[in-house]
Amino acid sequence: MNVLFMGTPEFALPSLEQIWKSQHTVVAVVTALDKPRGRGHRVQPTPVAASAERLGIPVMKVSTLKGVDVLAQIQAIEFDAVALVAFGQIIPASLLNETPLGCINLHPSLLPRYRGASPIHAPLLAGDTMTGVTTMYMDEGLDTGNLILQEEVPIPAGANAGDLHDVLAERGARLLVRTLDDVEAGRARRTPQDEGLASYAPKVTKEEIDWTLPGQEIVRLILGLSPYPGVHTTWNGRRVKTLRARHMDGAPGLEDAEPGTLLSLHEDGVGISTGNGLVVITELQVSGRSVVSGAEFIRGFHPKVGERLA
RNA sequence: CGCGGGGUGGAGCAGUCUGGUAGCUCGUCGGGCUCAUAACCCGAAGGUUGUCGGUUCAAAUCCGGCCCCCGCAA
Repeated sequence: MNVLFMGTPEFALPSLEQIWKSQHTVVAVVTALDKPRGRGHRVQPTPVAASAERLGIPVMKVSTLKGVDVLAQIQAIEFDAVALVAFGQIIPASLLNETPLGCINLHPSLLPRYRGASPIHAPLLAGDTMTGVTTMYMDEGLDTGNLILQEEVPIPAGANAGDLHDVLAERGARLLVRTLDDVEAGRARRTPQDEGLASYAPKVTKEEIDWTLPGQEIVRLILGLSPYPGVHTTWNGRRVKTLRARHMDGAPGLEDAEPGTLLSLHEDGVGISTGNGLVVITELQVSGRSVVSGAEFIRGFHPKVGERLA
């Protein structure tokens, strides 16, 4: 069937490409306006716009869907359904109601858990071991529509938000194509969400590490917010982004060490004392340099036991 | 013109301010030690120091152009 695709960031790319490769036809793509972004504030197309242009799909760039003219343009296109992935815009009721087979959204969580802005980060911050992807018919609420398909995805040990983002984008893309198949065939379910189980994942922000917190918590923070929006600390006056870490219960000298002290060098990284336990940083990036493994950091930057992080 | 850091043998870094025979921790290859090892010891290979040009007796190092990468910010 003819699908109108809406999306903006990289998360939407696998979905766009999978639908494009499927039996369905992507008749047009709606995405955000080119904006000054990135280093130097140069104007750049969104990832979805760039990909659509590569695939030869007509692209409509909009700042909002509210305008009458924009809606008119969209409605001039012939499509049976809307597939929306990470679009970041409110969909007007008229579009919801007038799309023949409905507006379908892919959301990377096990709805009704983690509605909202940060469904990928939330389970990592919470220390969950399972998450998933969900497709639903959009309604006028925020991720409140009737569920169509849902698939659980176990969170691999040590995965950070970047890893999970990529996995969910791929798994979600496949689920979305299956959903479109079902919708076209008229066999898609409409399962209302259980409001009693609903929770929201608010937008996440960059954090500085508080080393007096328990190690487990610090590890969850690091994995949950890396690589974006990022978790930072300071070492030798240099800003350091911590990308991966693991926790250890006990270590020699841990009791008398001030939180934030570099206590030990390991094969895979540097051990830092915390308010409770040891955190081994296994992947990091000194500002301005490239991402390095813990082992590379030790070899190249020569950290010394006893140094302090703040 | 948003601010800033960086491009040095396969990896990660030092050396640049104060020009003068390319260094460190690893990796790789060969040899030795060991019951054994990712441990230890000895040795070797591997670099037009991103690129183009300038200054100089001499440039990784000083000056200018270009390409690429990254942190912040958006």
